[in-house]
Amino acid sequence: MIHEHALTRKDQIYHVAERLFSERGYHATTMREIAREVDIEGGSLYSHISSKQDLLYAIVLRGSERFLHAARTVMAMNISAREQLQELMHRHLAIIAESIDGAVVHFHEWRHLDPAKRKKIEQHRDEYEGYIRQIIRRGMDNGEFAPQDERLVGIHILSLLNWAYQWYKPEGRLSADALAQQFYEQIMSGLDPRNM
Amino acid sequence: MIHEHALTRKDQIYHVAERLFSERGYHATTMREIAREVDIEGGSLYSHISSKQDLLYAIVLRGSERFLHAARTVMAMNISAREQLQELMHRHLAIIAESIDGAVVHFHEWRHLDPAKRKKIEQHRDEYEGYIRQIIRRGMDNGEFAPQDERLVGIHILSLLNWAYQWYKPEGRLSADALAQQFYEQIMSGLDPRNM
DNA sequence: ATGTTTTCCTAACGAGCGTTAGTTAGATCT
DNA sequence: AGATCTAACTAACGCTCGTTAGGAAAACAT
Repeated sequence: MIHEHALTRKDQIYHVAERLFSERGYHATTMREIAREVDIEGGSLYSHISSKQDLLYAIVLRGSERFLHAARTVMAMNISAREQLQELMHRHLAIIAESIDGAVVHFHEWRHLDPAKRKKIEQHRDEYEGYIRQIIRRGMDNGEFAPQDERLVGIHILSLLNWAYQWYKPEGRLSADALAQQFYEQIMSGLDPRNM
Repeated sequence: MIHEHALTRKDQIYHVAERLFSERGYHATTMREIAREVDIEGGSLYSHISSKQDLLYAIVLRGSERFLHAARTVMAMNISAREQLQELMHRHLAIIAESIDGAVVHFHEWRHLDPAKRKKIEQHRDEYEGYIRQIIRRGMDNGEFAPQDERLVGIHILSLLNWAYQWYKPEGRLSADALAQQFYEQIMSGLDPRNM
């Protein structure tokens, strides 16, 4: 039984693994390093987890579940395409900002999953990208967005959102919300001074 | 002496390493795997190279040199800020498209460099980003671009360009040049239908 | 043809890897 | 109290890693 203090050993382990995988990468992190930061011996990890690979999978999976949950929530909202886009951009960056280590592992280390697990993650990513394209398509169809190559606009927005894990620092000048708003406005208005 | 066939052993090795580092990542690639694809034994690699780490460094460094060379060339051109931006976007994506494996290693695996080498690469990256910001600033100052947060616009453009290594396939629908042009136009005009 | 240099091989080094087996100390349950 | 369960430890397994030493063979130079 767990009482006062919040985290189980298992949670501690996942937490430390997330940080180390993020800092050094999956293959450069050893089980003994993870163990040392939880203050137990390497072998003792296996009383709580089943393998290093499952550790990675759990972390990457949690990421895609968060993104998918956000997207499904936004898709269910009865609002304009512009508002959906804005809402999704905010939530996307919020997820990254809330757990920057998780985001790094999610975007950077999924390549090192076994084929089956990797495929699952790729499906999640495809589903997510599909939602973004739906929003763009609807907005173009009803005149909220200028007609353009829908696929490329989708890639454009995803590039903007996903790349954030490479540079975003929670202690930085901008909150995730302010950043999302700025990006949204840039996406909408562009650089041309005539669009003001 | 090398005669008819183009590549030295050394070049072959760098070439194979680039592909394997790109596909599997630095730490998941073994020297023996590289050797097998060049059809020699693992230890024989060391007649041509000095270490695995130097192999990585050479590949990552070649990337940043290409980007820097492109940027310096563009900065030396006597053209408008808009044309500079357009030019640089084209060249940036051309570099990625011309060697997608090199780009993947450059953007993905530089984290696994020893601190000193890593620092060098980070300096190159910072210099490159500085050039982009210079272009944006000049364009905003002389009215070619709408005044906005210059730093965020820089990140926006770099996100767009850099993320390409994650998805761009040379055999795909779009040439790197066509892609660059589309991205440039999206950056300039935005999604708002009033900007047409 | 002889000497020299380059390229490659075999074998092995020491280290570290993920993981498992067997066991023990302590907490929990009855 | 005794029985059960859990979390940890120690030790080791089998394997692979990057790298090196020493020598053979091939290519080249004179």
